[in-house]
Amino acid sequence: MSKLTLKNIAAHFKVSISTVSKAINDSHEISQKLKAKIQKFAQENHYKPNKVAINLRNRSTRNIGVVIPNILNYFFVQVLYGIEQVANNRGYNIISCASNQSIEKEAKTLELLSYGSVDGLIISSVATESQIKNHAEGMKELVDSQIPIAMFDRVTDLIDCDKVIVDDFEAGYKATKYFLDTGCQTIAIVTPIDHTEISRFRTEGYKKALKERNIPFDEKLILPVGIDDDLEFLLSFILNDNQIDGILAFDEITTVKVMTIVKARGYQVPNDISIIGFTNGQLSKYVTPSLTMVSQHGAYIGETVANLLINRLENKEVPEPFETRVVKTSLIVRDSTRKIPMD
Amino acid sequence: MSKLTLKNIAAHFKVSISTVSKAINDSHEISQKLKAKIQKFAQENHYKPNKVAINLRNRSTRNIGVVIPNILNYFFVQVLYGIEQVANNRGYNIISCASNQSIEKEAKTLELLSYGSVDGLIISSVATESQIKNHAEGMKELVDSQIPIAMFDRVTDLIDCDKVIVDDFEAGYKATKYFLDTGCQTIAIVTPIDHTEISRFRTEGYKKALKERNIPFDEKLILPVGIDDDLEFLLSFILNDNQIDGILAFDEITTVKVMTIVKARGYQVPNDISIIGFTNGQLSKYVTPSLTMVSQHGAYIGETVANLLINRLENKEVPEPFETRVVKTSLIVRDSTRKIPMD
DNA sequence: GTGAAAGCGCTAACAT
DNA sequence: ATGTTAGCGCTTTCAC
Repeated sequence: MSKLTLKNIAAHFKVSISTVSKAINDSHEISQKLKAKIQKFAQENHYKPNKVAINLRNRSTRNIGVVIPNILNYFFVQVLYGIEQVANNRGYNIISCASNQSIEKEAKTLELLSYGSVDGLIISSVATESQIKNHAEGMKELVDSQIPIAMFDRVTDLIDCDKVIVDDFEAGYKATKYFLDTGCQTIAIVTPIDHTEISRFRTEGYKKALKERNIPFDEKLILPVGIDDDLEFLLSFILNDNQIDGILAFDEITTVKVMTIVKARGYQVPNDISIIGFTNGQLSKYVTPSLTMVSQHGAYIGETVANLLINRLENKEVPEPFETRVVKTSLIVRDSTRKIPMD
Repeated sequence: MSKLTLKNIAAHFKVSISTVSKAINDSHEISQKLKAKIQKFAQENHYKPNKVAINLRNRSTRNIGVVIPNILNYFFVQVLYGIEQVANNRGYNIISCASNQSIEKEAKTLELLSYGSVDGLIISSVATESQIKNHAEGMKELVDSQIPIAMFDRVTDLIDCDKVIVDDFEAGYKATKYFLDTGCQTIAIVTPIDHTEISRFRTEGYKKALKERNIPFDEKLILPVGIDDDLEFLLSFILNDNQIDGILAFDEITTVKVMTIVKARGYQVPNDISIIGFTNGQLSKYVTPSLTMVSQHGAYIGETVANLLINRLENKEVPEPFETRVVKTSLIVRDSTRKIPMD
């Protein structure tokens, strides 16, 4: 027995296909009696409309593709969640693909999705600043081929589209200022996303805060870590060579790992070394001491970017100018930083 | 300008649609010259074959739907990764949906995917033992409507399909035995997945190990925790009321949280209280002390279940009997448990 | 070497 | 109240 289609049902009742279609869609054109019979039959035999056929006919899938660099990062999971909320509310479904930090995978995924599987795309690119130029060429093809795109977080000037970004400059500034205000002087940065704009903006904010206090910027305090690097090993150099009293880490897992390593080496957190991390996720609250984190409001970002994209999808005829929304971060203060001195 | 189709191209060159189709697919039927012209034009104008149309024609999407309970759980991410590897190798794409612990969401997702978006489904159900019966009815409709299903980890007898499961009974037994062998006597269980078969099997294994040493099972040592519960609060009761010297936790995040809480209350890990957790993820190795974990070999499970499903998809005519594969766990011993005494 | 026609499953404008 | 037809974009068999 093959899959049940309108054609089968029509044959079974010896009526036309369009009659069956109308009956199943409860059209007033069809007599109550026939409708009842057909609907009952359809139900009992688990008739499912073929979405592929419907999509073809409508020239729309009501699917939105979401491409993120890393599913293991809580920030992206939060954004995904926000996107999904809005999309589902507005009648769209999400096809999400993690590129697992691979730019080839990302390119392949985008190409694949662009072949008509989705009405629009939401992208946070894995590309580093040096890769982005080539990579953006490929993305532009998407734009050329009429598929609306919105980007968030990891965006690029090279693509003209709606964007939602985090105020990473300010985030880096605020975090650093908090270190300084609580008496830290020598602040290291641990970045698992070196060579991205995000990482650079945060570092620029950090520099600004240092400058305000006339603390010279020291390149050696910036520690880029690769995905397979031995963090403990790398960190030990910085810890040995400098009188570090603050560490700013650019994602949650890295922050937890850094704190663990620091404690294992006998430092007191926050008194010897204070720690601030990015992404206020599941763990920050639970480890000891609980971690002071920068919240990027992932869910809100997801909601915003989904709304921007869907608005555009639904107003294809009257294209609005592209928008870039900037979302401010919040510093969630916990116990991995010292208290602000009262005066 | 609308989207470029074979029709447009045909009009542009004043040839038939089928000629263009053949030219683009590099058929030998078409003259080199015309092929070259058409291919060049298609390339330059970013022609993309409409996948929806192709899917309709082929009555196949080469998509596999994957439905998992929780994207924040590293085990499922690993499985997803394994599925993706195999699927991509064998020419399939993955549409993954997290049900975020909601049974309604899971049901909705399954229904949605069953409308022709995928050729087959891989499911790990969020349903608890009491929910599964009703829920399985819905899933059976999928089976009835000809869409092949494979399940992993959270499976049910009520559905007849290929399955890959973890030997959770043995895992619970081995972990408990390890506690006992290292001198622990009063072992608590913290389960965020209470009322699932998985949780029950692990607990049965735990009971068997206790029984072998003539230690009576004490219901009060089993702590189910809900997603929004205050773990610290709940754990404090068990810790106060009993002389716990071992805790077995059923997912990685919970394990990390438990250790943090235990340490914060002044216990030494592993000497006062030993800890073993399930899912050997990103964190276990990095926290202090590093955690002894049960590895479920998620990627392998993913590969296996993907192969089972794809085999079935590609042998629709000669259906094999359904298979259930059982995957053994490994205990990854680290520093949250005491050493096995030499004798 | 090129084209016409049918069909995948569905809907909707237009008959009857 | 029911049926006919055309068409969404594509492939493929069968003519020419």
